[in-house]
Amino acid sequence: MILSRTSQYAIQALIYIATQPPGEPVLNRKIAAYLNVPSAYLAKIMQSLCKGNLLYSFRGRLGGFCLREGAESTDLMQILILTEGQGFTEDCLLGLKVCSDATACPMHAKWKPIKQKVFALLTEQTLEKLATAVVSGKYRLTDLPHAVLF
Amino acid sequence: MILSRTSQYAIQALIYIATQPPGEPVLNRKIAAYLNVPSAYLAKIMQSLCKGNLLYSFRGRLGGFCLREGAESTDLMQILILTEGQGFTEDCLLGLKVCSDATACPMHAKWKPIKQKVFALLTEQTLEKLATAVVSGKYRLTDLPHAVLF
DNA sequence: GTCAATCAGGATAGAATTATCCTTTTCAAT
DNA sequence: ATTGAAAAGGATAATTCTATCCTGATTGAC
Repeated sequence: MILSRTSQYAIQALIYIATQPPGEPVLNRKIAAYLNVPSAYLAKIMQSLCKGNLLYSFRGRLGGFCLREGAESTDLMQILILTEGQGFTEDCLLGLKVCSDATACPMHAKWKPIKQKVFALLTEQTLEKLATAVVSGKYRLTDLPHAVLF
Repeated sequence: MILSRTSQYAIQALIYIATQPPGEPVLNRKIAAYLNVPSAYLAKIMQSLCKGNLLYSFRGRLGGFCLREGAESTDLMQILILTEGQGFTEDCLLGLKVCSDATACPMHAKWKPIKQKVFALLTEQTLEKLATAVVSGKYRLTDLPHAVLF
């Protein structure tokens, strides 16, 4: 309803990495398998997250991806600016190219406060918080529970 | 950010019709010109709105589209169910196929109340209300103001 | 009945998004 | 050095969404 698949994959992957021991590179193929998303496609997304300075990547043996220092405090809004592009915050619900307080669509006045709440939530939720929620076991990142490892 | 172009066109067109004198069929080509959207594409959307029982269509000379009786009280949610398909209300923010109170993504708990606010707004806004807002001159349906007719 | 204007609907095209494939580069272990 | 495993990145394919085109059916005016 709101986010592109690309954004969803990006967020899922980042949260997953945030749940893993920091400093140990996580393989793209592991992430894709865990999240059950196409790994070649995810690889492209990972690249752009590297370019967006959220991740480090390491090639070769012992390669993989790690969060950059401080990236645990990245909020969803920052991620979405990378994946959806700048200015996704300015979209008019009804699709007008310009829709501001000065010249507005008929939904503008009532939509604006709700949109602000949405953005506030996206800004408040960080990878750290979300990863903690997942690690606690109360929430999950994937559709199916994973096999327990012995 | 939220709605497909198809949904935006549909809502715009319906509001526009609701601003016109009832009973007088409105031409697809007039609507498209007014809204500045592709008329052949809009025609397809109009067809589906007819099938969804929101509009009557009339062929031939004096043809066009009219709101069905009572359709002024249609709310945006009803329109979106036609254009986005049933079940667009159930989408998980992070893209999980199932995400409910029982088994939830880490955004679920905080997202749910906001989503409910969004839906409440969409349900509260009817074509009638939106058309009135446009007719008042305070809000507009299109990017550019239209030439005043003498 | 003829004509012009309109919607209905099928076929097709274009664009954007999502997904796959393959080659190159990098790196650590040996 | 060689090898194997990994990301980088370019090319391409598949799918979905948006848009266009064309033919046929319907209707009112004449």
